[in-house]
Amino acid sequence: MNVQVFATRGERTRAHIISVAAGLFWRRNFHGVAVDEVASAAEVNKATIYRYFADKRDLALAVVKQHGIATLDMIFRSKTAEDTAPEARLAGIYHHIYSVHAELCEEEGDVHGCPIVGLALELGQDMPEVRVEAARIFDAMEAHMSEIAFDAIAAGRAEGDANALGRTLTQLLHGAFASARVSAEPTRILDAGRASLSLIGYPETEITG
Amino acid sequence: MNVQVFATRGERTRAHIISVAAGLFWRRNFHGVAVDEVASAAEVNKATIYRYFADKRDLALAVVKQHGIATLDMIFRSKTAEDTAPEARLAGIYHHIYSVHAELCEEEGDVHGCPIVGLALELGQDMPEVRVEAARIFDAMEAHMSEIAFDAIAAGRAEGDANALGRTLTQLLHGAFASARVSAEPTRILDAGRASLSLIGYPETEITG
Amino acid sequence: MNVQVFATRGERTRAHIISVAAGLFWRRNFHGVAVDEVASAAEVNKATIYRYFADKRDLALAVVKQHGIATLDMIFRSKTAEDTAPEARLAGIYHHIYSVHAELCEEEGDVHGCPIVGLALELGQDMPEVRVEAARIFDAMEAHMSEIAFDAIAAGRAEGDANALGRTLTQLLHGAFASARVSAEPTRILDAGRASLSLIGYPETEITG
Amino acid sequence: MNVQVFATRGERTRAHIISVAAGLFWRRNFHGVAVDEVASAAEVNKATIYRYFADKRDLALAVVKQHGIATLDMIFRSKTAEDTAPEARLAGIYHHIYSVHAELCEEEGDVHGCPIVGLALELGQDMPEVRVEAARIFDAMEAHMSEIAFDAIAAGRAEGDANALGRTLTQLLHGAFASARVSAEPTRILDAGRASLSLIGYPETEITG
DNA sequence: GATGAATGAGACTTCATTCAT
DNA sequence: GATGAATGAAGTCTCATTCAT
Repeated sequence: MNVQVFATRGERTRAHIISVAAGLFWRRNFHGVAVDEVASAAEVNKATIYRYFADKRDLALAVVKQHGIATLDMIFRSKTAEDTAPEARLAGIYHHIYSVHAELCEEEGDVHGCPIVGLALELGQDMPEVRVEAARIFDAMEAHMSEIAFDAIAAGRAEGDANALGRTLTQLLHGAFASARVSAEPTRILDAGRASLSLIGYPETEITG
Repeated sequence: MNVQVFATRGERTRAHIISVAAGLFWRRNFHGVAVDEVASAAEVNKATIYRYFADKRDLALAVVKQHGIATLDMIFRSKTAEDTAPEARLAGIYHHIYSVHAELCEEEGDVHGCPIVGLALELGQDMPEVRVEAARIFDAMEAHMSEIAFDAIAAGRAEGDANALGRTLTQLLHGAFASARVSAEPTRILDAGRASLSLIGYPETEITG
Repeated sequence: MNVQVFATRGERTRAHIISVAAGLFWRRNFHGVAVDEVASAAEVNKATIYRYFADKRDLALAVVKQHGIATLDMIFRSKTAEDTAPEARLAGIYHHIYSVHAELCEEEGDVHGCPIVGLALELGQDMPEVRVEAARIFDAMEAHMSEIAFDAIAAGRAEGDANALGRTLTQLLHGAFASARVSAEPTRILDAGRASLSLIGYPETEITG
Repeated sequence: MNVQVFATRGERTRAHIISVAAGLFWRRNFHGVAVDEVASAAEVNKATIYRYFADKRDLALAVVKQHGIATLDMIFRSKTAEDTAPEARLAGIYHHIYSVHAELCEEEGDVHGCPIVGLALELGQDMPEVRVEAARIFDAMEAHMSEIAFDAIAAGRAEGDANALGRTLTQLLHGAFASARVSAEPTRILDAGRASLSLIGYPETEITG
């Protein structure tokens, strides 16, 4: 399903570079990472990067494209398949996000927020493509959230428009990213998670692994 | 009240540079703006900027400090004095934010989001001071939002913890900024505004000037 | 004799600036000292410096002129009047120079060498005037040294041409400055002093206060 | 023997830059030469310089390191192998130094002195490494001079401590550099050479090619 | 006349990017 | 095809110096 098998060595190299760049851009922003660093972190020659990507910006776009979808899958698919209950899915999402951020915050002392939106905020003004790609991912998240909202409404826990509620849930999640990043407190993510659970009518559900 | 009169010429120059830089950083990001551009936009010599600020980054910090407070005041004080009703205050905030963004979006085709958080996200990793300053402003917003929440609870429209609700309202606002910026649709701000009004128990209130 | 009494306040200010600049240039080189620093060290406004000196370089020239002579006097006149014996005069010179350098080296960890020659080496290429002025001082030193050499020859301790010997003594002194500065060991000055005393036929004379 | 063959292109470029920079720094001082000038004189891009050297100062350090040794070799090794007589070696050294300075003085009207000490005096305060490196070279010169002194003593021409005499000879040489530079008269070097020959007991030896 | 404020020119340095081997 | 070397275009910053008050 979400597994890509790369036939050629070139494709593997390309994916590897994207993956390394994604990590670096996430941690230290697009402008904070030099192409040299990407090259040495990926253990390829700098010219190799330019063989696969026209630009540093083109690399960023590739990051947004490939890792955006991958991240989404990781977050949303993790619990979806098994748990059908909407509150469990929502709690799972927040649990996952919180875990990742809390761990990284312990290691590096910083909260990094949503990698895709981060890049989009930094590059969106110059690169409409990045912004559009990020918007696409944003919309996918909203769709997932709307499903959760729909199920919660169906379960009689919430009322109103599932799509509107889905959008609110999504915005709240992104607000949580911003809030956690600015305050350097990953627990802000949990706050948003709890508020989200309340919003879909499950105030009592806890966010735990 | 919120008016500062600068005695010396230096103070005026300094404030002017900050103001110009704030606008540029907001529109085109910290890294997208060269110090030369700030200088020529402010109609001062580049060296004058370095007379008042140690660094380009120090200038950004000054922007966050001075304009953070100023922006807060503009947004939150605007309706506070006259309207005591919480829903009016909240609607006023969103109306104001939406107006600014919609207008700028028409002019420039882009949504810029929260200027302070934008800078904090871009510089926070390197400059803890910027992050801390932004967090302070974030907290101030939360305090305002919590007051609104408190009044709504007191009015019997909402229930629960005013502080938690205030945090949620704040996060939702910042999620709205991110959402609007990524999608380039200022109306996302209105969506968050409507959701916020619902959260404090005034779903029927409209956001209008 | 060597005392200048300044009638006007302007002359005092000018002399004060020169004096402060001399100390700074000596310690940290011409290019290592900004005009701002001279101003604040002299406790005058920077524009005041430009009232008295056309240039930073003009200031350096003034330093060479005024302090060159003053330093010479300090070094050579100190023991001349009283002690007529040439070895005592030579020992006195070296004692004085060594004391100053040893003390400053203890305080600041660096040996500064001859202030005049230092400026001349740094500026001579661009500013013939500085070089010429320094050469004049150099010659004055040589004249003093030649007198010492002459007396030593007259006393039957040395032989040969007094002027040639005077030149050698002078060069040795300046070699001592270079040597001490590069090695950061003020005692190199004493080495040169002992060699000089040997050269004029007084190897047994010690350099003490 | 003293020839270095550089395997890689990078090593050649690096050595070339150092060589060009050495000449420029010697002629016009560290602060008198812009990195742009080094780049254009070396016919490389400025960024290439920064590929090999962290700093302009780091370049100066490299100059001191590489050219210090090279210069020493040129000066001291030139006559050592063939002529065993100490006075011939000393005369050879002075002849060589004088020739270089006299020629350059004719061409450019200035005497440049010792390139290593020049840099050390200009940078020593800020860069202990440069000073230390220069001191090392100074010591190497002293060692050579001490050998000459030792041989002269062994030949019965001079007496006393060979090391002390070596130090005096070295200081005299550096005094000659200073003297020649300040007076812009290369013949001052010859004066020191003659005095040095006297000091080791060969007053009749002439300094000629 | 003295001072804080402002300037212009140029310094150093760092990128992203391309060229030869 | 991959790699070390080289480049050009900015970018940030620091001077010495001059202008208004």
